[in-house]
This record gives sequence, C-alpha cells and structure tokens, in this order.
Amino acid sequence: MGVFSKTCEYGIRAVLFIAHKTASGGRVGIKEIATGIDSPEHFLAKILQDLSRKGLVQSAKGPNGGFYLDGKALRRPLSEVVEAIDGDGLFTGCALGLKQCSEINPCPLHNQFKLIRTEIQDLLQNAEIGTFNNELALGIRSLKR
Amino acid sequence: MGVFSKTCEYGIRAVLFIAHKTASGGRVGIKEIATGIDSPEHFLAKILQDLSRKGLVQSAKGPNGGFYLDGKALRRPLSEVVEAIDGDGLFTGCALGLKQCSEINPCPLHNQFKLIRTEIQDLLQNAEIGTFNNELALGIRSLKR
DNA sequence: GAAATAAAAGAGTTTTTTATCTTTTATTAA
DNA sequence: TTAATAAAAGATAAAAAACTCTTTTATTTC
Repeated sequence: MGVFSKTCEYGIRAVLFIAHKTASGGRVGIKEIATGIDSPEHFLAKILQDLSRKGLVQSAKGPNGGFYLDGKALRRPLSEVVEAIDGDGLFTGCALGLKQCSEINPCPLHNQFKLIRTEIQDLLQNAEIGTFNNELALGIRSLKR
Repeated sequence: MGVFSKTCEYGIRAVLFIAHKTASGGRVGIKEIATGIDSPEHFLAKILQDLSRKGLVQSAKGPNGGFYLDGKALRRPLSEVVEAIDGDGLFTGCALGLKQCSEINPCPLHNQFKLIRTEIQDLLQNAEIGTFNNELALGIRSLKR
C-alpha cells in the first residue's frame, strides 16, 4: 500500500503535469497527459472530470480544448487535490483503523502517528501546485516511471 | 485510505492483543481476539494463519489451544508484522507511485517523503510488540473502537 | 479410542478499486 | 451548417481487498 490511492497518485501527477504544460498559456489534452504521466487514459479522464467539477482543474471542450489551471488553481496546495480524491483520512485517521481513537482513547500508536500525520499534512499544505513548474521545466523531476 | 491496509490494521491489533492477553502464559482463542479487537472472526483467522506460518505468532490446536507469542516474537518490532502483511512499500515506495523514483530520478515529492517514510520505518522498527503490554494492562491504550 | 475443542485449510461471496469502451455534449472553424 | 475536435457522461468489466461459511486436521481429555 502506498500513502495515496492509485487514483490520487494519478490525480496529483496529472495536476502537476497540466500546471507545467500550460504554464505559458494553452491547454493540454487527455491523451498527452495520460502519456506524459504514464496512466490509463480513460481512467485518468474520470479523475480529471471529478477534479474539474470541484474546480481544482479547468477544462474546455472542442478544438484547442483540453485541461489547464487558472491562477487560483495554480496557487492551491496539493493537500486540496489529496482531500478531493482520498478525503482527509490520511490527515486525521487512526493508524490502526480505530474509529474513536483520540487523545482520551488512544491506540498504542496514536502519539507517534499524530506527529507523522501532521508532518504529511503540513508538507502537502505548503506545496503549491505551481511551485513544481520550475523543476519540471528543468527536467530534474519526473512524473512518469 | 489509511497508512496500512485493513488486513494489516487487524494484524497489528491482534498481535498486540495476543501479547497482552498471554503475557503471563496461556493461549487466547480466535473468538476472544476477534471480539477484543472488534474484527471479523474468520477474516482475522486467515490473517493469523498467515502470521503463524511466518513465525510471527505461535498457535496450538485442540483444547487449551489458541494463539500466543514466544519470547522471540514478543521482542520483534511491529515493522516485521507490517512487512509480513503489507510488504515494504510503505518504507520504500514512491508517494506518487513511480516505479523508478530515486535520488537520480526523483518525483516532485521525493525528498520530503523520503523523510516521512524513514520516520515511519524508524518508529515501527523501534516498537517492540511486548512493550505495549504495560499500557494495555493499565487500560490506557485501546485496540477496539 | 471416542468426544470435544480449536486452529488450518478450502472454497466461496461481496465490496471496492482500478480500468475500458461507447455514446453524448459542447466548441471551434471551415 | 457541417465536419472535426475534445471533454463529459454512461455503462461495463476486471482485479484486488475484505469478508463469510464449511470442512479438515491436530490435540486433549475422558
């Protein structure tokens, strides 16, 4: 098991790919995105439809259509993409799956995982989608393989 | 999504429960374990069969039979239970699901998640199964709800 | 050695996740 | 206003994870 669901992995990679590809305007089609992040095209289409409905990515139909990110979307933290797809379980859930795990009813790993979860949340909340464009443009970060 | 699979959550909780219940000798049956950690009995049976084959828990059939942990098993770190069930993906995998993500071919989140993964691995490697018995006996740690 | 006990093993089912294929709708441009 | 383009939507399908039920095997006790 990874930290994110496969759906969420594809979603994050796609959003970063779109941000990078449309940095200087224009749109990018689902085929190019799927190839660019090595994901199943139609499955990714579903994911992006969902993110589009939620306003996390923008899209346009027809010739010259495709996906892109407006200014606001570019400034969103990755945590919002994660929450939109996987929910906030990663940030708030119990490591051992206990529904009522809390400070007053802690599981054996509660204290230690609280720290970990907070770290993950912090890092994702501080990771603006647009900030990865530089390194992607330089080719020193990969979104496939 | 949690950090562990449901199977792994049950596995960890069961192992800690067995350790606690058999701390002063004896065995504990599958029914009592399933009730004690609030898990589906037959599903848990499968998990414990697997852990038993791998030597992470001990078992005995027949009257007075049940599950227990020998001295060695009690001193094992929780990381071994996790690895036995979920594999080492949590410790070594890429957050974005890239097969070849590494120092020389990093994904955008590689550096930050490397730290997180190491922290999780460290905490599980330093968490001996038997060390939770105290707090479980005191009732200040929960394995159900 | 027969009866009772309890885990192991086998054989499913259900649910969720991941993935595919087809049809529809919106947009553009000739 | 027709043809081409590209996302949206709908309908399935395949695979994996989670869960259930039944039969078998090993062990103990009488």
